[in-house]
Amino acid sequence: MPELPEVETVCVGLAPYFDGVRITQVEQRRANLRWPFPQNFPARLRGASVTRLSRRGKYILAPLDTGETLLMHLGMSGKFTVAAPGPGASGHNSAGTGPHDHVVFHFASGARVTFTDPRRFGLMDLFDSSAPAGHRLLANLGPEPLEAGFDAAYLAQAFSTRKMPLKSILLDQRVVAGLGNIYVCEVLHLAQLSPLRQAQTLGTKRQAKRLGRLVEAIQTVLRRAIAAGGSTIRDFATAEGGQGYFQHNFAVYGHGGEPCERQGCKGTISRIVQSGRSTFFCPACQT
DNA sequence: AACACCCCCTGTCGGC
DNA sequence: TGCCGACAGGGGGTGT
Repeated sequence: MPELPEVETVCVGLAPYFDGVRITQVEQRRANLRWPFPQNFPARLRGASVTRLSRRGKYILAPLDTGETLLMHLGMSGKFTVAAPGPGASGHNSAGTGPHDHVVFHFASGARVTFTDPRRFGLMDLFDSSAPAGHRLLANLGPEPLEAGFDAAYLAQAFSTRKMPLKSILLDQRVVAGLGNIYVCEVLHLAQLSPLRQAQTLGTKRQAKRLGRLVEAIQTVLRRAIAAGGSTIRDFATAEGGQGYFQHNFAVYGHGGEPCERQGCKGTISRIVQSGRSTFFCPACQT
């Protein structure tokens, strides 16, 4: 499920358990997730401390004091669960024993963090922190949508020659990092733009206003979702990491056949398929 | 360069 | 109840 807001929530939730705490042991239960784990994965983590957990697009980065950085991606179904030490559950619960619990990090604090991923589209890798280009999977990522530099002028340039539909181009992580299927649908609805519209039809000076609206919609949708995720963080140690992702209120995603909730709009939400993935939108108010 | 497909894998849900 | 296909939030790789 994880798109930028969920990954951000997970990252913020995990930081207290990772940052500055020594990793005492890593259990790696299988040889691969999406790709093979790096050679000697547990040994390269054992004894290391994470400097500061961070996020880039949908990736979680854990720079270590060994000179390497741990790169993690949740794929479609990846989750982290924390078993914190304490009077109650310390070391005596069932965390880390499920069939899809692939990695368990043990910390000097006594906390354990388990990575669970039934579909195994997630990944973990290690790379040299001093490598100029970083990891190859990070090298071509587009700008962070909530940081400076992501604006109408940038999108105008990125869209100018592209015939792809808006839905597809916004899913392209090289154009902007972190949007996924759900939030692109939500963004386009808020911006009143059709997912079918060709990107280049917005990539002109004349369309600057629409592009501004799109940038604003992206930032609004992401900020709202992060705020909603943040409210579940206090349960992070006891609940499934990211439990409640689907409790967000989506205006269009998963609402095919229902009336459009935009004030004054009498349209009905449609579900179509674009590049093999569901798109939900209102044909009446999104043009 | 810019697409359209295909694949990876498991779980869940709706229809018959 | 059981079976089967469709579908699920990601993204890399290949072929046109």
